Amino acid sequence: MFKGDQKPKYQRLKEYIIETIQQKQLKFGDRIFSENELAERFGISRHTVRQAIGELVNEGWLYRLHGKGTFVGNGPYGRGKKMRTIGVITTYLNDYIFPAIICGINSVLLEHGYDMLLSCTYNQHRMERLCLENLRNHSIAGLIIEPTKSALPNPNLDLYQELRRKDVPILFIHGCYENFDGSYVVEDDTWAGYIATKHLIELGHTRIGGVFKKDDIQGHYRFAGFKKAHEEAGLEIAPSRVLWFDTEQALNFESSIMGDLICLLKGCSGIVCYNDQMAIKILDVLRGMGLSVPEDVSLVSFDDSQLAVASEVKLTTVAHPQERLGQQAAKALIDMIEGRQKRCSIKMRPELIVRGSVKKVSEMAKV
Amino acid sequence: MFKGDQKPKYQRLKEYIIETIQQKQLKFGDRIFSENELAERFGISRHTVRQAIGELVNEGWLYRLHGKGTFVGNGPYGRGKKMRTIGVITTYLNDYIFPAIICGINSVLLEHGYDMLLSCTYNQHRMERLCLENLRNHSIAGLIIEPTKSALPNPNLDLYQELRRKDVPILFIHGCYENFDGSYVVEDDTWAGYIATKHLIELGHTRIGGVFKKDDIQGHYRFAGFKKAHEEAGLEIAPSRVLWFDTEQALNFESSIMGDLICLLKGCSGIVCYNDQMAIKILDVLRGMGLSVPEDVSLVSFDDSQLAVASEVKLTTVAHPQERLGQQAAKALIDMIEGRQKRCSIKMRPELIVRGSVKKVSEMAKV
DNA sequence: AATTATTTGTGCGTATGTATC
DNA sequence: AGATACATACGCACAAATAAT
Repeated sequence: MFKGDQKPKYQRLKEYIIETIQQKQLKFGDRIFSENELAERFGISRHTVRQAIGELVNEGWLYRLHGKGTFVGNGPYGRGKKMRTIGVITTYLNDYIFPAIICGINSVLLEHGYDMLLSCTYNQHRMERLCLENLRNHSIAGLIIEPTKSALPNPNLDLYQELRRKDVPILFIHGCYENFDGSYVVEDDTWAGYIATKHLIELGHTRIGGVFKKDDIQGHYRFAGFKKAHEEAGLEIAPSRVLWFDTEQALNFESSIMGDLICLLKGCSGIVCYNDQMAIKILDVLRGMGLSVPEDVSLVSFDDSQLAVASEVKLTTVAHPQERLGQQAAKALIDMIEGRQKRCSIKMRPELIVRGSVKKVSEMAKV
Repeated sequence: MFKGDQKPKYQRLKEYIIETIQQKQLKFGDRIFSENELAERFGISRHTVRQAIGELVNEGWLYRLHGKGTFVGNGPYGRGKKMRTIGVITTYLNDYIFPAIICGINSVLLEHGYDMLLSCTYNQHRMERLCLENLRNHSIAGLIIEPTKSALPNPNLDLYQELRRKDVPILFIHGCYENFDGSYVVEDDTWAGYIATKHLIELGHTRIGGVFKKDDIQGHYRFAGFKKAHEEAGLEIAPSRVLWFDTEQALNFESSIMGDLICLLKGCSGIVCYNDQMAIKILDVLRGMGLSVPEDVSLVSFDDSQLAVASEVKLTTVAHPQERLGQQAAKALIDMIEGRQKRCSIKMRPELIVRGSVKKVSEMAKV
C-alpha cells in the first residue's frame, strides 16, 4: 500500500488518464477502459473511478455514452452540444484596424460553431498576463493573440508554454515573438514598407522621410522595407530624415516630437508614414506649416483604414489585409484544432492603394 | 414514495435548491443545510445529496468549505476559482463607435474579474437569434446587448424570455426594444437631436435640413429632438428638407439617395446629420457641388468619433458617451449580477462639441 | 425476435479521515 | 476534547442503453 501518498486515489487516476491522452496513447474519440476494468486494474472501487471520470468529463477531457463507454474528447463528435470557445487577445479594441480584424475572426468562428472570448492588453505586458491567466479558467479550444509590445522581450512566455503543454493551439496575428516559435498569420510588413517607398522613388522622389513606431515590430519591418527600397535605388537614408516614436508619444502628440517632426517635414519631398492615424496628424501639421499635400509634399501611409478616405486628401496607402487577416487566422486555427493542420506560417502580401496624396516630382523641384 | 417520478432524486434535489436560491430564500453567501440534514429531510442517502451538491458546485451555484459547510455563490468571496462570463452582443464590431463601447465594457469587466464573450448580429434578426442560441451553451452570468433593428418588432423575444426565466440579468445598451421591458443604458438621443438643432437655430439658421437613419431607433429619437427644437423656435420643418436612409443605403451610397441628397443640400444653410460617418460622405458631396463647410453650409453631426477630426474641416458634433456608456453598462450589470441592484434605467446626456463645421449666418444671407 | 453480456446511470449503506469551531 | 461538517473510499444492487449472439 502507498500510505505515504498525499494525493487521493481519484486524483492520481485523473492525472494518469490526462497523461495518457497527452502522450497520444489515447486519441480523440478513442474509448477508454470501462469503469469496472479501471477499478480492477488500479485496485480501487468503481465509485472512486466514477469520481475521477466524472470530474474529467466536467473538465472536458472525456465524454460518456450510456451503454457504450467513455471516450476521449468533448462530445459524440466534434460539434456536439458544447459550443467550443476560442480565446482572442489583441492590444487594443478600438484602435482603427483591430475592429476589422476582430470582425473577420468573429465571422469565421461563428460560421464554424465556435465562440469568441475577447480581451485586450492595452499593449501592456502586465495586462497580457492578466488576460492569459483568465483564460486558464475557461478551457478554451484555441487562442488567437496579437503580441503586446512585440519588439520587446516578453515576460509571459511561461503562460504560453503552459497552454502549449495543454495542447491548446496558439496562433499569433499581426506580429509574433522572436523567442517563441509558434504559428502565425501576419502581414508582410517589410514588403509593405518596400512598395510604399518604391512608389515614391519611382515618381522621382529622392529626399524621402520616414516616420516609424519603435515599440511594435511592424515599425521595424516597415523600416526594413524602407531601407531596402533605398538601397535598391542607390539612395542614402539621411538619419535626420527618420523619426521614431512610441505608443506614449503617439497619444500626447504635440509636446514631445513636434519639433523633430517639423524639422523632418521641411527637408523632404515625400514621407513614408507608419500608419493612417499618424498620417492624418501629419496632414494637420503640414497644413499648419502652409504646405499642401500632394503639391508640396507627397505622403504614403499604411493600413487603408477608414481614416484614409475621411480627410479631404484621400491617402495613398498600403492596404492592410485587416478583415481578411482575421478570417485567415480563424480558419487556420480551426484547422489546427480539428487536426487537419499542425503548423501555420502565413505572410499576407499587402497591396498599394493609389489615391491622391502622392504626386510626381516636377522637373523643377528635382533640380 | 414517488415511484411515478421520472426524474432521478438528485435531479429533483438540484432543482429544489436552485429554486430556493432564485426565490431569494437563500441569498449570496448563505449557508445551506448540511449534507446529513438534507439527506434526512428528503429521505435520501447522503451520497445522493453529495451528487446533487457536487454538480451544483460545478455549475457555480454553490461552493463548499471543508469543515464549515456549503454556501450559496461561487467562491469564498467573489473572485474564487471560476471566472464568470458576460455575454456581449452588438450589431457591428468594426463600425466606428462600437469598438469604443466594447472597449469600455471590457475594461470594467476585466477589473471585476469577468470575461467577455462577444458576438455580433450584423444588424440582422436571423444572426441575433443565432448569437442568443449560442449563449445557451455557455452559462453566462449576464448579458449586455445592443438591439438589432431596434425600430422594428423583434422576433427573438422568446429567447430573451428564456434568459429572464433563468435569472440571467439582461441590459440593453444604445437602444432598447419597445415591447420588452428591461434594463437599459442609453444615450438621450432626443436631447442630442435637440441641442444639435438648437445650436444651428441660435446661430441664425432657419433653413435646416435633416438626414436620419430610419431602421435604428436612434434616428427616430434624434429626429424627435430635431422637431422639438424647431417647434420651440416657431419654425416649420419642410418635408423636402428631411431625408431618411437605411442600413443598406448607407453602404451603396451613390446610387440610391444621391439625387434626393443633392436636392436637399441646395435648399439649406445648415444640416443636422445622423452621424459622423454620413457627415464625412456629405462633406465629399458638398465639395463636389462646389460648396464649402462652414462658409456655405453648416454641418452638425453626432457621435464624436475618430472621423470627426480626421477631415480638414473638424466636425461640430454631439459627443456620444461611447466608452463611458460601455463602462456604465458593465458596472450596472455587475451590480445586478451580484444582487446590489435590481433594475437599471440610465439615460446619458450627451454634450455638443463645437469645432469648425458650423458658422453664424451672415445678415446678408439671412435676408 | 429474444437473450445475454457489457457498460454506464442511479441509489443506498458504511467507514474513516480531516478541517473547523 | 468533542461535535459537526465536508472529503475520500469501498461495496452492493438495480435500471437503462447498447451491441452481439
